[in-house]
Amino acid sequence: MNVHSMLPTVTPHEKPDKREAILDAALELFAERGFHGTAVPLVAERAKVGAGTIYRYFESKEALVNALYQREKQALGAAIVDAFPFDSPPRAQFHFFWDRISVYALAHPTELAFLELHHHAPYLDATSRAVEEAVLAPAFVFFQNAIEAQVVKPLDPMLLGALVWGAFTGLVRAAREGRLPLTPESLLRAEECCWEAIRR
Amino acid sequence: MNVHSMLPTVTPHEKPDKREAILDAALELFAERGFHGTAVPLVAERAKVGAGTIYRYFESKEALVNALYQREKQALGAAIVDAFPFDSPPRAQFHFFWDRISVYALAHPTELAFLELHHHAPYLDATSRAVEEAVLAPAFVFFQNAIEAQVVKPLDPMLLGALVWGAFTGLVRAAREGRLPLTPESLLRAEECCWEAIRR
DNA sequence: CGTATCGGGATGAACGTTCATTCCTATCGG
DNA sequence: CCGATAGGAATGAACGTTCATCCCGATACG
Repeated sequence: MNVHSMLPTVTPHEKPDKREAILDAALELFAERGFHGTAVPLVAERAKVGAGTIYRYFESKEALVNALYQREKQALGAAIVDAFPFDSPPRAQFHFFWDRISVYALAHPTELAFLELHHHAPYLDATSRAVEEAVLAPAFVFFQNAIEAQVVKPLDPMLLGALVWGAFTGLVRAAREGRLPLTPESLLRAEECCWEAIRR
Repeated sequence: MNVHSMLPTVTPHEKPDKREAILDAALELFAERGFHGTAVPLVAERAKVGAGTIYRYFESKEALVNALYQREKQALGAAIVDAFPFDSPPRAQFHFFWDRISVYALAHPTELAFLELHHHAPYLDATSRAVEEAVLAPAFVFFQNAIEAQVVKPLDPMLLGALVWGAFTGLVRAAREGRLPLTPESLLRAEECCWEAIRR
């Protein structure tokens, strides 16, 4: 065996994975019409693959939505945590967090809509739940620290998290419904509101 | 025609309306499994009526979910607006509002879950959207007044509304997932947070 | 170097199931 | 008795899933 025989041959261009194409198609459709409202052959059509091809990559429709949920939740988590300023004071950390989810919301509205719509759905499996928990954990730690530093109200971190995330989500939803524009300015104003909601 | 002929006859006790039974059954199932995830015969079984009976009261599954949405949205709106202290200062009005939705959330968790899950769904018709708008309007007026009275930040009333409603919704959702208890105390703390978020 | 053979990914028509809806029969109050 | 109402088996469409077949690049062979 020489080195060349072990490397894949050139594979000139065909590698943009069908698996990814299926996930991308499923993302749009599930975000728009929900899990039960989306027919598998429709996903295949949008992904430009045969209906049967989906079952070469995913065991079932449920396995597909779980794989997608995990991909998107992890991407969101990574977008938030990457380069997190662990040593900055809480207010700066909060700004960092808010800025990151704002950028994410503006760049990936469909992904956010999908995650929101499928949050805690009964067809999500244990792995999806575990990913959910793992992404949630850093926020919990942040609130804990901020409370100990006495800059944030001494309330259940879960309550604080639910308020802030709920408020952000409400904003994004209203924007999606065309009730208000989602601009960097309005997001900054909303950040001030949320900080004043939780600060001591 | 005399007066008696115009009044309904005695109807001794059997009036627990099948229509209501169907709506009640649909409420639980739609809240739990969503619109597309709920089979009509299952609704019939839960309501203890024949499958065909549903179609004596509702033109279609879509008509059923719309009738239910309108019933629940209007009940929520009525619960909030009834006896609203129009002449009180904004802070008292906000407290009244928060108290009412808190009581509603504690007494009608399934109804709230249904409304949240079906919010802005594509199968909701023009009437449902109109009801949605009508229930939203008073909140809009409240924020407008509170801004003019200079006790609330001069931001888009829609943004303020989205933040507060989103925060409340986040709380209720977290409670439903068992992440935190939904007690009168925690709801009061959350109210303070939300007021500080929007107050000038 | 050209041709035959191979193998695994991709396919979409077809399958059995389940769905929303219909319709005919049974029931019941008047 | 009769008209209206309720019931649930029947129905056709649409669903998720399967599988016999196709396709195409790689390899073996003459």
